[in-house]
Amino acid sequence: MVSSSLDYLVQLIIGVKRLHYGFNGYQVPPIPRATRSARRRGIIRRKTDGDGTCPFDLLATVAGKLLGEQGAIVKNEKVKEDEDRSLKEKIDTEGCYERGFIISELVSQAPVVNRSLSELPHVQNDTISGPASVTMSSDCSEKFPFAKQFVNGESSEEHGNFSSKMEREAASGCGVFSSCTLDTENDKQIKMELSNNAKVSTNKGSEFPDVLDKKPSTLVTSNESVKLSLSTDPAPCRPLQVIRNDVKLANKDDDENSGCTQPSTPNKASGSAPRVRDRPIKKLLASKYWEENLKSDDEGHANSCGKTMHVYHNRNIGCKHQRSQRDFPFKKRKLFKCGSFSNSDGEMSTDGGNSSSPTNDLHGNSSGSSKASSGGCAAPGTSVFNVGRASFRPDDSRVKFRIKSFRVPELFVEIPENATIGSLKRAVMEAVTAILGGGIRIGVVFQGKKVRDDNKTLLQTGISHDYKLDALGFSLEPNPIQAPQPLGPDCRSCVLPYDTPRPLTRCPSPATVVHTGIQQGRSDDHTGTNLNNFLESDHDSTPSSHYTALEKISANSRALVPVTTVNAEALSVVPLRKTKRSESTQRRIRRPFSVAEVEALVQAVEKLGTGRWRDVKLRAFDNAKHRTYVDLKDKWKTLVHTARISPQQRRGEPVPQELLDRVLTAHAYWSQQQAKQQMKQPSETYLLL
DNA sequence: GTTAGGG
DNA sequence: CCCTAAC
Repeated sequence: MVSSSLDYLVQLIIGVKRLHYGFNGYQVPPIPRATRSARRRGIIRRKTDGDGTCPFDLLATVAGKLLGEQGAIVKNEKVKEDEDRSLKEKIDTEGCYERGFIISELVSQAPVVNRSLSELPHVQNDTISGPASVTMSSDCSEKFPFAKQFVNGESSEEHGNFSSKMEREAASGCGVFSSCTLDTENDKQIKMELSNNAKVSTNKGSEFPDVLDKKPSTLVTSNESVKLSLSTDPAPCRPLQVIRNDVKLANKDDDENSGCTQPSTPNKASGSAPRVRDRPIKKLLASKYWEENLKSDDEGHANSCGKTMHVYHNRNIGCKHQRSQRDFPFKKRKLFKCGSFSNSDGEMSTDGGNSSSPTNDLHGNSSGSSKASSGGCAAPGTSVFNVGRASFRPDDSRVKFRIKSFRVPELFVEIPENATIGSLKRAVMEAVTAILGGGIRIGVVFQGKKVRDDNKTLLQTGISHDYKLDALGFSLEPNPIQAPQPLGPDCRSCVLPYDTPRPLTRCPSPATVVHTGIQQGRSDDHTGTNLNNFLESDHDSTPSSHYTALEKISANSRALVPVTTVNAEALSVVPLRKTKRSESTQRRIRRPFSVAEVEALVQAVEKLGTGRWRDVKLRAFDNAKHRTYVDLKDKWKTLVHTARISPQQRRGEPVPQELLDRVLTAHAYWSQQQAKQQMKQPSETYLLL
């Protein structure tokens, strides 16, 4: 197939024959629909999409790392093999056992590995481990070995070395908070622990084993549904718990924990409803359930509340969950456009999923609560940054600090007992990515007050080089617009029913695709120079390809994929975002047509004419799964427009004038043909009548 | 499922 | 690219 495609490509590029319009070989295009012009145009739907801005682009940092260049896979440390074996076979669901999840780094060939930190807003060096922890590495060249081993669940010596290395590096540098820019050395590590609240921490020298031992996640059953709470705290069974305060929450957890019963919340999804056996995997993301939510909304309006941020002076005082301390290297990007999601449907509200707006900052004392919470960590839904004191020179006007950890909202996963480990991993991955990719933004809390003015300088805010570290904090907040939401009832059923594969593209699920590794040999070349780009684009890194890949996986739940085979790039483009519009699919990413594609399109249209887009698609883009005939039609439309405007007005990758000329020529020709047909059509119609 | 157009 | 009327 490839060869044939290539042959065709060669034909396209090399042996392109100029068509002579008027040649009788042309096919007569279909007669245009006469009624089209008269058709009623419906009310223009106003897109509710709104872009949120993340001051520090943490989302990109984390999610990008999680799902980006390296790719990630959820691994259950305790159950490495037989991924597809039923959970029941592997896990005793009768009690709470220690188990963890590792989002381990995948070996990647991604070309981006060599990017410098400045180029990548992502966290560099992410090595992570332990249960419910995330390990990622951006500096693949060096960390790969380590990551690889880790993936295999081996605590190798390299780890120790690595830790040492990290220590050194961490010591040498720390996050620099300057001019609203967070920057750190490349060699920093971010650690994410899906603990109580799925904590993400950046530490150096984390101890994997430690993490494993101290933070057992729990797995309980309910009507044959296995509810897995990625929690290290003993309160795993409180998926959609209302959060009040970190400290209180911690205490409360213990009380409510007993029995591992589900919390009764207004959130239907939270699960007060009886679980149906064999129901597809359900996962709930309890990220922002605050009291307010509890009271109100069934309507699903966004809750406004900020996440607490905790500042730690001393790494040792940190949350008990905190395992290691690594600098959290991330750089602020200008603005982070968190995708847009309509936040309106009541669907989400049904689940109690509501986005929290930063306006409501529940806690004023970040430092106080932070320490208090150290015993139990933040309450579910609370995102916390633990800021560690970083060394700095008094004469340095730079503000330096180290974020030791932050948490992401609690994850709740419900999965049938007979689900496979593989599906469990996917579910967890999905949950994680939904949160991380769903629209987290960073809030800045200083001296107990939320700093909302992004334009303020640090100095103006009072954050100087000698500021009290306790006073500075960050919060992970669900994006008001696109905050990750618990899956709605409808969504739940859409969550990767592995047993019954279905096109994910139609699944309004959180757009979080669990990548378990797919053999994808090619990286997409968006420059358009890669001819294979569109000839084999079904292998490229696009959401569609992900879906496709996932479908394949779904179809074969037994597929055991080596983590090392995953095409890291395949994960890079997925905008894992959980939308409010749980019913609508996510907008596809923009994929500019390459010149080669344009060439193919032009040739096809020259041959087939306009109005036969399906044929055009089959003829020239049959292998480009991501190009629908509608896309081709649209492209042609824009091509015609482009060809008509002055070159100065054109944007994007320049299309050779020669091609544009052909576009105009072909368009003119086929338009004429259409006109002719229209002339004849009426009479024929009448004749028929 | 396609096509055509407006958004 | 999305959405959707009209086929």
